[in-house]
Amino acid sequence: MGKQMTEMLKGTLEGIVLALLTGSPAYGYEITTLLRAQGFTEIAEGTVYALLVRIEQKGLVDVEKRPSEKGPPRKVYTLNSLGEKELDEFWNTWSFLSERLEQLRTGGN
Amino acid sequence: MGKQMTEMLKGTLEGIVLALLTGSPAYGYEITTLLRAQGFTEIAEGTVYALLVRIEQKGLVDVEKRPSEKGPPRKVYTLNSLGEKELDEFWNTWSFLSERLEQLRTGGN
DNA sequence: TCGGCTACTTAGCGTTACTATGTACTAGTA
DNA sequence: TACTAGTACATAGTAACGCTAAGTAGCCGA
Repeated sequence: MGKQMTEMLKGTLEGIVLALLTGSPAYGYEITTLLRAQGFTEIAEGTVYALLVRIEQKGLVDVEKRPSEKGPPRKVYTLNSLGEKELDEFWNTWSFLSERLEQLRTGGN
Repeated sequence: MGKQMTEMLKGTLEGIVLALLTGSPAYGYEITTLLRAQGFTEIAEGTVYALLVRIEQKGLVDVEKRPSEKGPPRKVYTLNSLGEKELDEFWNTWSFLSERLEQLRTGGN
């Protein structure tokens, strides 16, 4: 992956995953494929699992184990109220940054 | 500073500074105050200087020392052609990320 | 002379995404 | 049976970057 993208994903990837979880619970492997489908083709599998461990430890998601037809049991992640709050803050932070950058790009030098 | 913002600035702060340098050269202290004026009120001074060292070592800027009326000599940074190329790539990366996130926010779940 | 502004530097830390590798289960196939 | 591929999760070690904290150094006005 481009080094720029790697750095830029720091801080945003968590928000992206939380956003993916709004409305519909999902498990790790599924999230990975969702990300790839949305254009993030080069996000490493290990990265996603590590992130999921993190947001679970922070208490942003509820976890449930469900058997799979194929392979080992899935860990299904559901966004809880703390996670929704975190996601709200994420969008605020993102909006701030996004506005400044748009200003910079359109010659607000 | 908010932890979210800290993480989100990784990878973008460099682009922001490069963008600030387009058109008008500037020195470290000046860049810090420029950033604060643009709303990034909590970016640490040491962070800016460290970043400037980095982009100088990457060869993205030309540097010139100029005496100051007050205090130690200034190191004036000018964006060079390599820096412009890097800035272009930055905007591409940013656009990509920005579009995906906007899609996610507006319910493109 | 002493605080405050200008201006730059550096050491050490925490967080995050990456690479690389491994485990484990199922189904298809030669 | 042995293999291959797909599903599904886990983890040890690394690099990059922004932060904190502390310092050096010059100038000025009270």
